[in-house]
Amino acid sequence: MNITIKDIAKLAGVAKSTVSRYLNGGNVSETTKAKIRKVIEENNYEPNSFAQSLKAKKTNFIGVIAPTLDSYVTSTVLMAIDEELRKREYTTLIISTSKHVDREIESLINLSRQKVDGIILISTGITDKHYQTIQSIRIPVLVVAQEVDAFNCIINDDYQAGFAMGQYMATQGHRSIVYLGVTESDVAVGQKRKQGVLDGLAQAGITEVHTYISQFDLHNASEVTKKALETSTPTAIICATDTIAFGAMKTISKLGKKVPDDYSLAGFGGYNISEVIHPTLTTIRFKNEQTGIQAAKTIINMTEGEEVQKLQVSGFHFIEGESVKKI
Amino acid sequence: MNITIKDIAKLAGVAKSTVSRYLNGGNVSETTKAKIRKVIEENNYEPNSFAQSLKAKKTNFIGVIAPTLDSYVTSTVLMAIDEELRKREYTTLIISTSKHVDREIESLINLSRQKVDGIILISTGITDKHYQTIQSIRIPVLVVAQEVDAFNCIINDDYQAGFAMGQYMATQGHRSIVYLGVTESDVAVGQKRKQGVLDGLAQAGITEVHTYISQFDLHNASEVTKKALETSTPTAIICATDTIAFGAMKTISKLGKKVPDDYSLAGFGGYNISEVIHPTLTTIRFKNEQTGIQAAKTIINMTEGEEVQKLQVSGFHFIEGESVKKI
DNA sequence: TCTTAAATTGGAACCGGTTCCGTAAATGTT
DNA sequence: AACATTTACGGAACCGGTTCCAATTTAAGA
Repeated sequence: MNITIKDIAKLAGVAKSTVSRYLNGGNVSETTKAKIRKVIEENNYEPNSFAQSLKAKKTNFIGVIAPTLDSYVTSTVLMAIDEELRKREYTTLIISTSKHVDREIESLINLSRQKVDGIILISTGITDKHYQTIQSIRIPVLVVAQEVDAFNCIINDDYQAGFAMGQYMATQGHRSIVYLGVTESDVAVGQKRKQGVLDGLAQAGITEVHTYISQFDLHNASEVTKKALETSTPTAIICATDTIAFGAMKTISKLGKKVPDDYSLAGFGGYNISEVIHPTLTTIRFKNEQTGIQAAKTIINMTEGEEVQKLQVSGFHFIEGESVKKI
Repeated sequence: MNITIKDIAKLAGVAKSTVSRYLNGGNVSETTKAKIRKVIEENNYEPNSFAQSLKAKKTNFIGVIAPTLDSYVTSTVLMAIDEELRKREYTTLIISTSKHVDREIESLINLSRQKVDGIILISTGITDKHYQTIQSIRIPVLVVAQEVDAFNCIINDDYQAGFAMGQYMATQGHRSIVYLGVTESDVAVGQKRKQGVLDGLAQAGITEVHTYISQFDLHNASEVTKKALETSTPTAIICATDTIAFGAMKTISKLGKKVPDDYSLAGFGGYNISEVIHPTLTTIRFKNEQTGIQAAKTIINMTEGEEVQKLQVSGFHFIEGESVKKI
């Protein structure tokens, strides 16, 4: 079958403990080193990391649970996490749940069996079940993108970002606004971001905002926009994500209207595609790379039993495009 | 420390072999089953899967090496792979190489140490080094997106897709064409797709095509387009990917020109954003989901020692947008 | 009721590494 | 040259499971 340390030892004429010592930099004489090296190379020997982890009590695996892979935000964060973990000699185990909440639970348990050293959970909402599972697996878990009292979290500053956007719209002279949000079960985006927008607008005296709920995908956003524009007559539409804004844009152009002449439009996300579409989208870009790097550093600290800040907040940039008209 | 099967056995007053049998559905009496179940639940016991794999010789892990996570194509394929593997009780281990070729080699070796049952390599080019490494690790490897004689592969029908696009442009009356391609080290996209386009055009008698090389990112594509339009005066631009097409579009609009009035434009990819931009992009969408599902099925068959088709080809759809004018 | 087969269980070996411990050899110290 | 240190290396135990085997119990059949 596969070649093991025992085989190497036999072929090199030494004990397997000596081979192990050779591999891990213990005391081995130059002559035996040479012998062992030769045999290992000739046989393409690679130590079985399961056997290693079994004894080591440390796998150097970090599990990352993500709701989906095909979103700009998630993949950016994921890449940053992976990059940073690799630097520190950890292996990233990425699990996608395809937005099935029960798979998050399942994945937490699975990862705990793999004995990962820690888990980063990129979340869209923490339920009681999450809470219980995380408690029971006794592995450090870091929650990203949602704030939960009980756990360590890294979040975007959704409230402030929303506030900035609300304020901006107000200073541009808009008074009649539609907000296309998402489900409130997503506390960060569905509640905080929205509340920020509303408060930003309220500060400028704008309290009548019509809000609608959309899914995260383009298609549904497009439909919701259609319904929204049947019942409301805004001068500006603020969308909870860029994708929703794209959906809105699609509907607007289907109706024969124009952005920003007929409707001003803004989103959140800052996908690089936003600068290609015409007009370029006014949006807010969160510092996703920073979030990823921070998440990696934090989970490592947690596995090492160090104290970490309970709540870390990532910043954002305001990106002024051409999709909002001053009136 | 962590709770083990030995602890459970002791607490339940049985031998650990009995607990193991309980867990794996062997012969255990109802009364002892009850005892064991109780202890396991009380202690949140989860078997250590390293120890399991150590004996089992089978980890039910499939490694997937991807060049990046933030591309539409990759993430779509990845999600499909993950979905299909999960159905068959495998765990997907995703490694991103951030386009560093040497990390592909490194990851192959790493995954072989993790004793994954098989590896899916989403490739942008296979070098001698790849070849040697894959040979040496003695684990089934399936190459996706590039064709290599020595290994099993699943590829897009890049040549035919290119051909279809070339033909289409010709039937739309275009005679002066610019092709924005990518490096030839990417055989599939850089060579096959391009050759398809050229042949498709050639069949209609169009042989004078100016080609340029771009990177895969928007920014560079935009710059290359600028240079291209300084030296060529095409009526149509065919781009090797949608992202490159977006870059071209950006430059075109910066020059004060319009698509498709001044330049017709087409790409390959079929990202769902393509239908939002205005005008909608004429493009070709490969069946990425099918590729992913097929990849998952194939790698499992390979790990089970079954014969698989050496080369599998995924199809595509032609998507006619508004970005090409008939002249 | 006695025999035979089936079900249940514990003990030990094994998977492929790491590490502790003790011995032997090499080196250093007076 | 005698003794104290290092250095090199083999043997055995251990990590946490699974599985084979033999022993014991229980159930079934005659």
